[in-house]
Amino acid sequence: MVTIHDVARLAGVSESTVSRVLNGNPHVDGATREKVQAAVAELDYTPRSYARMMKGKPSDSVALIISDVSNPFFASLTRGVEDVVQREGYSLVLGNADRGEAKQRQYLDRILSSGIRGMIIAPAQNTLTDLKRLAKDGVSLVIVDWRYPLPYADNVYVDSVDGSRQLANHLIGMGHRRIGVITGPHGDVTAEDRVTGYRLALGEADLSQDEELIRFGHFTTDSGYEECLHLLTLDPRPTAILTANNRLAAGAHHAIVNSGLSIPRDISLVSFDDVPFVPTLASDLTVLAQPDYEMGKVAAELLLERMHGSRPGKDRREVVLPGRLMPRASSARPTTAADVAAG
Amino acid sequence: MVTIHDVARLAGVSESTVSRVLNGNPHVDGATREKVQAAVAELDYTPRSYARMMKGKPSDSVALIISDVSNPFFASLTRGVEDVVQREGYSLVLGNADRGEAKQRQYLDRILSSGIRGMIIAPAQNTLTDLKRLAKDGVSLVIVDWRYPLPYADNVYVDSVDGSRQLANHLIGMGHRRIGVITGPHGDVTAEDRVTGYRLALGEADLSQDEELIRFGHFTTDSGYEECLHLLTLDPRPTAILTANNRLAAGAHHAIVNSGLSIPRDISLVSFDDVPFVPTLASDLTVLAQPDYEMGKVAAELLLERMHGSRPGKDRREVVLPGRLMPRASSARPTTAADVAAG
DNA sequence: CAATGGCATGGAAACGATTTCACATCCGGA
DNA sequence: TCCGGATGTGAAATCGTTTCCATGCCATTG
Repeated sequence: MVTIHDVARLAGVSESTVSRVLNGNPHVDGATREKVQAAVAELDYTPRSYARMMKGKPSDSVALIISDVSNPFFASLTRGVEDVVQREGYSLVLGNADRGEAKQRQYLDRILSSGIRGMIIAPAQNTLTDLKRLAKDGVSLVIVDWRYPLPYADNVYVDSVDGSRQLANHLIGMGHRRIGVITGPHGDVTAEDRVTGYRLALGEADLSQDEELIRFGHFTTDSGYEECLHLLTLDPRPTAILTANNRLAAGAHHAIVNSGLSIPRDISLVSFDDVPFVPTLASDLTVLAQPDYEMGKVAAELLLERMHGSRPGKDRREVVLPGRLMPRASSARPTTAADVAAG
Repeated sequence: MVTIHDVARLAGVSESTVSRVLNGNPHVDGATREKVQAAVAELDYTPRSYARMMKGKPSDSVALIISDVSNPFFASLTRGVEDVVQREGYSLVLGNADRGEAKQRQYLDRILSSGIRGMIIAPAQNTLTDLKRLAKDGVSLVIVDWRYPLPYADNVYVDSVDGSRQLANHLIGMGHRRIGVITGPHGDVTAEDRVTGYRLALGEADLSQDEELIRFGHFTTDSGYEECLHLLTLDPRPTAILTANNRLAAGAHHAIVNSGLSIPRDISLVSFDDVPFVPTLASDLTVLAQPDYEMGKVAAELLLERMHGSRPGKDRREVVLPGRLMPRASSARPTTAADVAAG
């Protein structure tokens, strides 16, 4: 491998001078500069970034830790991040933590040891101390996907309260009065927020709030299936179901179909996340689409701002992006007694 | 930041000894080892990986260069790669090169300067010399997505010839005799291979090969639209169209619908790639699905094998994965004169 | 008991770049 | 003419870690 030494020898100057040329130091004679540049080109020399880091130059990578790139939401977010950071000359280190704390900790350790100075993360639960540690070591942080009030970090997320309110309003507007909700675990900010929006919509429409219609589970397909089965046994059965993410929607869809019911004739189904986890659902499901690419883009911009120190560390930014309701075939007016009589 | 020096001081030993403990060198007394480990834990010390690289230790990152993560095919491939490399203790550096040579070269330069020893790449056109340069510098290479006969690199791809043969056979089996093809540019291996499979299927069925049914364009939605419009003007019009990738399919779909024709009644549409570029298409399009995750997994395994030197550099591996035909609603028996009379 | 060898450990060099410091030269102004 | 400052350059120190080499000790052996 060719080093700065080889370049210096070929150009007939010292290593210091080569370094100066490479770093745009003005105290170099024009002729010397050209000799050095010629030698660099000749030898196809690129400085090793890890050697520069030894002298305190910051890393040229930033990290992105998400739960799963193969989830189209995160794939698009990733692309948004990458477009911005690559434009500014950074490389992107990607980690899929699957919302697991242990796996996430592995990544964080590796980030620390690799000298990376900035990270965007969709964090797992209970990782406050891990994140604090990073922040203490001077790593710039932007948290995405959730509302996550960490004082050292910026935060970009979609308004879950407003989003589920939109979804619920959509159903209420169609005439639904008995709407089931399936969400994530108790204590999960997102899971709770999405219920809050639902309650808000119900309150605004002066509808009664029946607690048995609200099911807390886990953001998984299996959980969506089970909780939905439970909702379907209620009497009277809800005429619509709102799921708090795409996996829950996939499970719920499965449960509804398995129960011999038809969407949207017997029951309407709407969900957060515009994600084709079940291909058959993709084109039909009424969803609240999240601005995925945009979220990555904004997060990356905030991150670089922080890393370049153009904003005091205490100035915490919180960007709340709006979701967009995409009404599709899975939601319709509820079938009323009159309809049944007519049908 | 805490360094090995701090650990040494706290443990009351030399830096050499700390290093030995960290690297599992057996020539360390049990008691000393424990003292060191205690100090490491106490100070929460992690060695800087860039400092170790200075002494010739290999990088703990590998690179993955693809055209676009937000393409679900690549997203899933990425996940496959990441799962394998992370399990083996590596980090993944991701680059989206958009099939652009310039952007790709940027990434390759950065890889070189960062000391990364292994890369998986879905290369842009005309990048042979760039890749050779990497190989010359000792970077292990695995090429994915294409058949790409670079002597220094392993290669994992889906059998395009067989895949398009399957698609064409599917149509022929349904009774289609006049099948249009829209593919990528002349000279593109994949574009050509996908036509080859089509020709093969036609030949095997003793069908005449009409050259005007074969359209070379660019792997873009716009190109799919234009070329499809052209095919629709032919007389007699083809009863089915085979597109060589998902973007072409999206364009062709648009063209067909815009022309007032209906799928599959007036014309069947089948395509390579199981990718919902147009959501409405996702659940209906007959496709040849590529084993995306698997491809990433296999590529990563080959890469690590190479990097760990468990296989001589001259032993080039080529893995050809089979595609899977997914018959769906967009393909059907052609409407015959009899049908028209009946209808 | 002296020589030998293995073992635990520390000191110092080395990796490839940047940066500080020192030195020489040159210029303009007093 | 002499001095101060700017300018161009090289030598040397430095970053954090690994590794080679040297050293001292203890146990074994003849």
